Formats: sequence, C-alpha cells, structure tokens
Amino acid sequence: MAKKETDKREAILQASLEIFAENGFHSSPTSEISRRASVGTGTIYRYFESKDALIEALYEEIDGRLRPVTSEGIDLEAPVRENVLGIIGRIFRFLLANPHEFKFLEQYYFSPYGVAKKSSDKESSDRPIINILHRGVEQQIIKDLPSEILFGLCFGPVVFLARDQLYGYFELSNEMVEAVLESCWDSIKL
Amino acid sequence: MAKKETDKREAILQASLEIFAENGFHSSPTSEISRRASVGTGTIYRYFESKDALIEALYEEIDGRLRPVTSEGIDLEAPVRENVLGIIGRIFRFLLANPHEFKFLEQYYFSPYGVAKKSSDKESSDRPIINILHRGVEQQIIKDLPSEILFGLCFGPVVFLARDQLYGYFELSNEMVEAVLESCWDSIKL
Amino acid sequence: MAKKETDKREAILQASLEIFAENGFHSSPTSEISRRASVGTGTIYRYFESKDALIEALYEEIDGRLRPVTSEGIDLEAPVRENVLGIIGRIFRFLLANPHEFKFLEQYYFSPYGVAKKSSDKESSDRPIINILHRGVEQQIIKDLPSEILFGLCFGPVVFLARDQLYGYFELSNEMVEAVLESCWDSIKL
Amino acid sequence: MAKKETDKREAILQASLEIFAENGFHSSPTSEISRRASVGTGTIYRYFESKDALIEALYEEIDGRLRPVTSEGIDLEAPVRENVLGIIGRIFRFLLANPHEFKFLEQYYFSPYGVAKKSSDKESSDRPIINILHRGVEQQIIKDLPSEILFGLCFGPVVFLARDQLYGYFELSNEMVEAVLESCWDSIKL
DNA sequence: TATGAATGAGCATTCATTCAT
DNA sequence: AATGAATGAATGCTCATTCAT
Repeated sequence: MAKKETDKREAILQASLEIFAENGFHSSPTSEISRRASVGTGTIYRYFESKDALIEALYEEIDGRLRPVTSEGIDLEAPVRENVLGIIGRIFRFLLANPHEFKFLEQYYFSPYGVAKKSSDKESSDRPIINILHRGVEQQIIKDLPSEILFGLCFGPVVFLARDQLYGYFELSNEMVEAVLESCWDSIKL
Repeated sequence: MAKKETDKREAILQASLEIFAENGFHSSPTSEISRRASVGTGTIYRYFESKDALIEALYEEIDGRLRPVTSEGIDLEAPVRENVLGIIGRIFRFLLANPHEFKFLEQYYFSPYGVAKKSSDKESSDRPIINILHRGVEQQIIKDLPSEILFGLCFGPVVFLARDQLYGYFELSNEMVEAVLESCWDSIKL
Repeated sequence: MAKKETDKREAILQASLEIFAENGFHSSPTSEISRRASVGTGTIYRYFESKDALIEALYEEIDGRLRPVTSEGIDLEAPVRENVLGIIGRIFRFLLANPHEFKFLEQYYFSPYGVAKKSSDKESSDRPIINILHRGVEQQIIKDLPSEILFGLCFGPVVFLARDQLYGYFELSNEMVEAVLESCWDSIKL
Repeated sequence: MAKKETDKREAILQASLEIFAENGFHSSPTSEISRRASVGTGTIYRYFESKDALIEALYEEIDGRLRPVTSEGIDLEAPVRENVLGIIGRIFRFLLANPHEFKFLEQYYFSPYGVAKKSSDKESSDRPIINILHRGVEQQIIKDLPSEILFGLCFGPVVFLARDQLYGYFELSNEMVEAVLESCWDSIKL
C-alpha cells in the first residue's frame, strides 16, 4: 500500500521534529529518532539520504506549512495596515501554537544549514509581506526604509517574544498579542 | 605565576569564542580549541571542569562585557527617550561590532544551555533598561505593557537585524541604524 | 515456467560476475546485484541460500566452464609436448578472453572461500593435465618433479601474465602468448 | 618517551598484518585490530588517518622490507644466471618464510589499493632484477623477450608455488625450491 | 602546573537477510 | 513464485575526558 510508505516517512519526520526541538540536532541520535518513530534505524535511510537530508526535508516541510499562513487571507483591496497586521499576526500565532516547529526553525536558521539556505533564498523578495510593505511605502503610509528593515521591525519582536513565551519565560495573553501587533505597526507607520 | 595562569584561561576563552562562532559548539573539538589557544588539550580541564562549563564561563564572560554596555551612559536626569535609545543603540552597535560574541550568544540562547540560564535569570528584572522602561510607563511616555513585551519590542528588531547584517544578508549604514532605533522607540512610545 | 526460473538464476549469476569483477565481493551489495539482474532483492534468496552460497555457485559455474577448456582437444596419441602446450594455451587464452571470470577467480582464491575450496579439492589429481604431465615424466620427456611443481611451472607464468594484461599493465600479442607457452615448456622439459 | 609512541604504531601494524592475513581486509574490524594490538580503537587513528591509510602504510612497510631482499647480494661481476637465481631465490624464500606478509600482499594486489599502486609504479622498471635481465638479453644468454614477460616467467611459478605451500596444499623441500629456481632459469635462458 | 597520548563510548551509515503482500 | 520495504547488527570514525610523565 502506498499509504504505509507515506506513513513511515511521516512518522520519521514527526519523530525528528519532536526530538530535534527537545534536544537539538546534535543530541538527537538517529537511533532515538527511529525508536520514537517505531521504525528500524535503517529505515530512515530509505526515505532520507542522510541525517542532514532529513533535516533539510523537515525544513522544507515546515516551510511548506508556514508559507500559506503568510499568504492566506491577503486582500489587496483592504487597507495596507490590515494586511500587514494580518500576516504578522498569523505568523505570530502559528509560532506560538507550534512550539516544536518554532524551535526547529530557530535551530535551523542558526546552523550552517540555515545560513546556506538563506543565502540562496533570493526569492524571499517576492514574499507577499514584502509586496504589501512596498505598497504601504508607495502610499506614504509606511516609512520609506529598505524592505529588510521594515521586515525586521515587524518580525523581530514577534520572534523575540514567541521565544520568551515558548521557553516559559512568561505568558502572552491574546490581548498582549494584539498589543504587540499594534506596536509593530507603530514602528513602521509614518 | 598568577599572571600566566590568567593568560591561559584568557587564551582558551578567546580561542573558544572564535571557534564556536565559526563552527558551532558541536563542530568545535576541544583539541582544536587547545591548538588555537596554544595550550595542551588537558590544560583546558585545569581551568574548566568540562566543555559545557567552558561554554557557560564564556557566556558569563561575554555577558559581563555586555552588561556595562547597557548601564554606562545612563543619566537619570535625562529624558526617558534619550536613555532608552542610548541603551538599545549601544547594544545594537556592540552586536554589530562583535560578530563572534553575537554568534556565540545566539547559539547559546538556542541551546539547552541558554534555556536553563534564562529560566533562572530572575535578576533580569533589575537590569537598568527595565527600570528606565518602568519610569517611562509611570511618566505616561511609554505604553503600559509588561516590561517583557516592551523589552521584546526594543530588542527584537535589533537582534533580528544584527543577524541579517552578520550573515551578510545586507548592509546596515549608520543612518539605517538610527532609523531602526527611532522605530523601536515609535513602537513603545505612547 | 521452468524456463523462466532458470533465466532468473542465470541473470543473477551473470550480474554477480560482472559486479564482483568490477567492485570486489565486499563492495557489491546484493541490492546492486538484483538491480543489475532485474529481479527483486529477495529473489536472490530463492535461488541461493546466502550471498556466500551465491559466490560458491558462481565459482562452480565458472569452474564448470573452465574444465572443458582443459580437457577438450586432448589427443592421447599426440606427443606430450603438443598436449601440454594445448592445455596451457587454451587456459591462457580463456583467461585473457574472459576478464570478468579471471578477476572473479582471483578474488575467490585469495579469500577464505577459495582456501577452503582448494583444501578439499583432492580430485584435482585427476585433472587431465596432471595425467599428461605424468606421462611426460614416464616417457622421460619431462623433469621428474612432483606434479604440483610441474603444474605451478606451467600455470604460474600464465596466471601472472594474464593478470598484467588484465590490469592494463601491458599488452600481450599473439606472438608473445606463443613465446610464453614455449617458455613454460622449456621450464619443465628435460 | 619516543620509544613508546613507536611501540604502539608497531603493535598496530603487526596486529593488522596478522588479522588481515587471517581474515581479509573486510573481515577485520578496527575494533579487533585494536584489541589484538592492546590499544584503544581511537589510538589507531592517532597513527593512521583511516583504515585505508593503515593498509597503505602496511604495504609500504612490507615493501620496504622486501626491497632489500631483492637488491642485496647482487654482484655485477658475477654471471647473470647466478644473479637471477639469487634474486628469485631470495624472494621465494622470503615469501615462504613470511606467510602473513605474503597473504597480505596477495590481498593488497588484488584489491583497488594494489591496482592503483601498480598503475603508478612506473619506477618498477629500475628494479635490479630488470637490469640483470636486460644484461642477460644483451649477452644473448636470455631470450629476447619484453622484460615484463621475462619477469612473469621468473616470478609466476614462485608466487604460484609459494601460495600452494602457504595454504597447506603441499610442502616444498629445500631441494624442490632449488629445482623450481633452476626451472625458472630454464624458461628464460636461450 | 602543563602536556598530549591514550581511551572508549557514542554516532551515522551500510547492507545481508527476512517476510508481508 | 516474486517482490522490495523493513530491519538492526555491525563497522569506521570522532572527540570529550583522563592520567602518566
């Protein structure tokens, strides 16, 4: 059954995600991954060429789930502010709701993997958020700053605070999430 | 000679910092650290109980250098805005000017080490920046939000953008640094 | 179909022969053998009990093809010299013309397999060449030496030089092959 | 002590030689080598970059011991026949007296290692035996054949018969060794 | 006190073999 | 009978840590 094959791949990805998030890439032996996924060690290598390839595949999988979160609900007719807050908010909530994914991404980005990835990510410029920000600048609603900076102003606090919450440093109420989003907007609006 | 003893410790810390920043904790064998520090492998264990202890000590050392950066130049007579921008700005510039330290800190915070550390860091509440922010809130110059959130709004963008610059993603001009600082202020001011 | 069954067995033997000759026993996974033979991995185990058994079977198969090369064309009426040169010559040419078989045999003989095999090969004494050599000794045409030594004098150079040619060390012309055969005879003749 | 360092290296080489000769390269785990050498597994890697490098080093070591066996006792004043028989004889006796070395060399030559080695061994032409053979050809004492063939005629039987003896197939008396050497000469002499 | 050779537990990966389909 | 996905024992190699000198 094709079903079963997919199942094992999924089980391995899921197990890796959890274990990587808990222990980090380097403290996550393939033996433990396979045990948690209830497969043999060798089975990992049927689906992924190497541990590195598994990490990359996991990144792609998570990125694939994150991407629609960014784009969905964009309404070009609606005001820029609404769109910006919508995108940041959905990502913020995604990160808060998916701690394993968030921890994985953090590790990934601060590892040789992520660095290589980002360097080759020239397509980042056509991410929806970048377009929206551009429109805001054109409409003189948003400060005339490079998009990287506007991007950092929006996502810096989100990432920073999601982390605080995730590591149990403190608790973000719904109200506070809204306040953060508003503040991000305040930092870029003219 | 007490002098010499200190010298070796320093050499080991310095060598670790460079190598950790370049290769990450897990791709930095103690043998390479000792070689770069021009000491014997065993010598590391005279000054630090283990590799983990070395990492902790290095964190403490960097934190010790970062702390004065935060506190220096604070003038309680001066306006809150000035103080806040001063602190954030000094940290921003410190991170940009000390890439090894920054990369180390990032790794540290996203590893089991950093998590444990932060949880036990209740003293963080008496960091000068927290006090200043509190005063701003009291003076109704700054939004009435939990200090963790105000902190995240100030440092989120700084960390995010320092990272972009460090990994060569783009270049932050002096002017842009100023614009970022102003924007951080915009995000917390009433 | 009995036909098909035989076909698969043949395909597996042929594929093994090629791959063993190219990469050696230990760098020839059963998975690669089955791929080249266009059968499933498991199928190998229908025809052979284990990889070792496959190697043994392959040896038997090649030996079975080599044996007639030795015996064919023997004419007991003809002079000993003619028969000896005929046998050595046919084997020499067989080895030169069948590099895969030759490489396989070399590996086989220099492995635990071959050692075990040869020890139990007491029937070797009734190989035709041995008989011919005996007759030569009786007729006082050939030196009175143990047949193993006469055998070694005949086949040592043949194997040695076939190897040189096979590994591309140099090229044996037809003329040279004849010269070698004559020299082998010179080494055993009285 | 420099002594001890050398000791471990020697112990590893000796242990490898024995184990390789007994079981073959591929059935000789580094763990077993280290056990027999009474060192830690990791120690092997202090002296040799990899198992492959160990095999190469072992070859070089044995080759280094074999080389003088070839050259010693050559007397250019003496008759060619005497020199040729001397060289072949010394090698023959060396192989018979050093079964581990012989088995190792056989494995080595029939492995990717040996093939690569021989291809790059263009210096083989200045081996003493080649020179002697040339002189014999010039003096019209030896057949006018390419040196590779003369070489094969001399060493083919030696290698072949040494093998027979080594694997216990039969026993070579001193007298027989002499007879073989004489026969080799018969095969190349005019 | 300083050294670095030695250690061996731990890891990623391979591959002969099994067995459910 | 045939398949090939699954298995896990086995292997080469790394590196934090120890300890004799």
